[in-house]
Amino acid sequence: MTVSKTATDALRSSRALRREPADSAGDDSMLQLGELSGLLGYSLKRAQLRVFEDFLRCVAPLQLTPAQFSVLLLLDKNPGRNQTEIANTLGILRPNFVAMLDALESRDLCARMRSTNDRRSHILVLTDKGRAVLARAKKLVANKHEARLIEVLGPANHAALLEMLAKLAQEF
Amino acid sequence: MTVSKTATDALRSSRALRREPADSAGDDSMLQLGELSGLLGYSLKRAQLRVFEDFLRCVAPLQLTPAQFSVLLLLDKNPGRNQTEIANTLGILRPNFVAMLDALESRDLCARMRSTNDRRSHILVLTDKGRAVLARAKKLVANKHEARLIEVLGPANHAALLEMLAKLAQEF
DNA sequence: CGACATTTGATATAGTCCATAACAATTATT
DNA sequence: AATAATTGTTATGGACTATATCAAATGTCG
Repeated sequence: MTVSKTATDALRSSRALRREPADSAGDDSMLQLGELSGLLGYSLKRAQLRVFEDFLRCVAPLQLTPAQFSVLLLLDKNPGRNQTEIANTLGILRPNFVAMLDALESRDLCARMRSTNDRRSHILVLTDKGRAVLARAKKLVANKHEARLIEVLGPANHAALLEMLAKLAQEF
Repeated sequence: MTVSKTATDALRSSRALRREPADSAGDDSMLQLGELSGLLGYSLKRAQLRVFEDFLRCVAPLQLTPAQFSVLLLLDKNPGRNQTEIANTLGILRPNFVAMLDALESRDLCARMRSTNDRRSHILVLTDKGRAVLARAKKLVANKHEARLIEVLGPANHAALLEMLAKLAQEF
């Protein structure tokens, strides 16, 4: 119940940002953003909130958050890994990853299997249902979410944006 | 005390992301990100965390978070506004803005003045100290933070990135 | 082998951020 | 004058993040 509420709650969220920031016009109600519009961090955060909001909307039928989707993606592409490895590559701390996995496992999207080699670790595997949900999620993300992004930005800009963000995430 | 700890704690944060994501190489330790690297939201979030981290580092001497800096900037550019107006343009909910203002006011960076017209609202004003701190913060942000971003991305890319993020934050 | 350190998953806990409901004081509406 | 709406505020809860600590299992090394 706590789990199923998560995606819905997040969807309902960040409505405060809807109150348009505004700039340029010296209106009575319009406030001047000033150098705030030139602050990359500010624009980054606002853009990220909007994009996550749209992601949640697009993938709402499957009740998946961006973080959960990234876990499923990673499990599919990297079979036979344990919790620490998956959590680390996603920048999730191990203690916090436990509850995330509990949620996914309780929905039968993945499972923990005790490793026979190292009986401390849990090998993470996608269930059949997990693979099915992931496949449907991929389609929703590609056809609705990313498609809209590409439409708004233009294909070339979208690619350039991705490249710059990757560079920021790495060489910074 | 809670206030002064905020910026420091945030600085010390997000060390988990330091464990390099990795892709391409089919190493033993390197996990495949797969379509995750093509997900704009994923790159956006990681980039935003890195940029905020750098912002905190650069402006650490002044103990200002990005949110606090944006408030000071807005107060300076928009005198005579009340809490609701400032909070709304920054996407902060009024209840949450109260504690933020308490922190800034307790450091004598701004002050609430009861409006004579509408005795419900508080007109927000920067104190002299607030203006001085803002001026120093602006220099740190421009010379250290943004300068580094421009260096990494290149001036043209930096401008293009800002434009695209603004478009995402608006037309989305 | 046996003492000691390390790793893995997990629990507990605390802090920050975000969101909603509700309230008193004040102002607007009718 | 009665009612509604707005402003700042408090209380509260949920989500996300970070640290310390633990037991079980494994690794190291004398």
